[in-house]
Amino acid sequence: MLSKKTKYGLKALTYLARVKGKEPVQIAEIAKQENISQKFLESILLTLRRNGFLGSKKGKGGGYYLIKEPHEIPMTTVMRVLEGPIAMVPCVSLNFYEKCGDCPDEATCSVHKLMIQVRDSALDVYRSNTLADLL
Amino acid sequence: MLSKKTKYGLKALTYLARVKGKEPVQIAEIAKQENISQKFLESILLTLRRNGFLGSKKGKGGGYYLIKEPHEIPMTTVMRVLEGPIAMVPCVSLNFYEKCGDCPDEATCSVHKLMIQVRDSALDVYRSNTLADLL
DNA sequence: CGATAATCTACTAAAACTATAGGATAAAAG
DNA sequence: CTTTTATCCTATAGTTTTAGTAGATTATCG
Repeated sequence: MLSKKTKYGLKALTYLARVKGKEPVQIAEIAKQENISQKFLESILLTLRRNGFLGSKKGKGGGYYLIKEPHEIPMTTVMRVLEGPIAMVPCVSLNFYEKCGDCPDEATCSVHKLMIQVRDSALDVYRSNTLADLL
Repeated sequence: MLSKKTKYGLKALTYLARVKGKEPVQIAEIAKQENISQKFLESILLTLRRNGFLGSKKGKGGGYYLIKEPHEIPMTTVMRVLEGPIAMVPCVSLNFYEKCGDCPDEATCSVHKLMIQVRDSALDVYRSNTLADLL
């Protein structure tokens, strides 16, 4: 399941990408237009800013804005920041690898075998989509 | 993330598939060999039986066994029973479709667009793998 | 200054997941 | 028929994750 955090984050990024120009957009506006709890969205935008996707401006006329062009934002990085590892098990994760507690041998593990394929197919999709492709 | 339930279920199915012949295998044996809590595994095997993957025999010499041949068990059905919908959002699910609460229009929803692709790529993988392919 | 709006920390309610406990039921062996 | 073996079933406890809230703080503009 995709978490609401990711879902809302993607919607917010899309919203900002659709707004032409780099004018800051207020949280309240995004929340209202996309039917998202404002406070929840607040924390999501904060993590997007901390991870280099958004810039913010405080005070009157402030808000959030995209730092890069939409076509420069690949879905792989967005998903990793919002949703975490793309792999469904840590033992097949490229960026968050961890050995399984059970499972003495990855080479012969049936789950491992299957999940490698699932990871690769998901990566294909995320790599071939940037934010611009979602508009 | 893949739930432990699914992971253990897959391991148990694989274990049973590797055992030649249709002799019942005891829960305790599978649990020990695969490092799974026996009681937890018990409930997983029960749902696999209820969904037509396994047969069981009680009493001495009893246990669980595969009802079908491994190559007749596609991963799509296994995953749907153990893990639930393959889609990451209900609004792109084939078997568990549900409209999103937010999101007035699926046709223009950026998340929808992306998740359709992810679903299709995952389906490709699960459809092209049967239990026999994991051995 | 005063109004506006983002920032940050901490907290909580609810749901899902993982696992365990304890006994009921059924089959086979002696 | 009794004992042993092993599945069947219900309930529940502990933990983690998710989703959302509260409230004080800080920066900016006019």
